[in-house]
Amino acid sequence: MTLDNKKIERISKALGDPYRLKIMHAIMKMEKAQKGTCSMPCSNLVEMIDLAQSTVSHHIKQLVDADLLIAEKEGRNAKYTINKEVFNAYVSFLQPFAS
Amino acid sequence: MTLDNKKIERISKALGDPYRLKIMHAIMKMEKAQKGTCSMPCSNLVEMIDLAQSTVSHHIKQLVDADLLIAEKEGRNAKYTINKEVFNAYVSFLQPFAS
DNA sequence: TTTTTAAATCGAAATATTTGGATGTTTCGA
DNA sequence: TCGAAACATCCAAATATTTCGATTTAAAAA
Repeated sequence: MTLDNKKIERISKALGDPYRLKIMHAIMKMEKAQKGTCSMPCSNLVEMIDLAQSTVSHHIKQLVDADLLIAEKEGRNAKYTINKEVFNAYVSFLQPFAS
Repeated sequence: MTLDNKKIERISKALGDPYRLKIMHAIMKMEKAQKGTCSMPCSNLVEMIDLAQSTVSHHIKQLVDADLLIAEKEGRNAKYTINKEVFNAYVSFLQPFAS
């Protein structure tokens, strides 16, 4: 999987905010803890993050738009999982700069 | 080398702009072509990028502030080199999300 | 059915970033 | 020494992002 420039830009921008990094970390830790597929409802994140619900929703949207998170609906909850494939591709993009 | 959250944020933000990505790419290619230490004067970048000189300077400043580029003065030219160590640390930060 | 809950969307204000012109600083060359 | 060249810095305008309250949508619960 190769990411075009626009995608790289979006991903980088999405990771360039403290709240969005916090969200990603929370979901990642959750996934590591309970191995296998895992659900992270928005409400948990809102509780954790001390921003208005609409603001958290907006941040999540940017992470989803960047394909860093995969969103699914589960009843009236939202479920987010980390898109490892995209992270892998992003790391591959960065690799040439690191070596 | 470990990067704190603020640094991760800065780096991500610095990479979240098309012109700055272009600058990084140009310098990276330059370094790969002529192996060993290499110089990339600002004037080349200005020519390449079709933005005002002050704007290019501003973009470079952000890359330097994020420690993605190391700046040195060489006479009246500026010389920029990629900070591989920081890229490596950034990749290390991302790794847990990719696997 | 009506109410409640979870989350997305809208609209507007506050804040931050991007951009270029003008100017300043340093260095090289004439 | 003087002028030009290479960058950096300052300022203000244009643009984008962040934030929240209010509203909307959809699903579960009463």
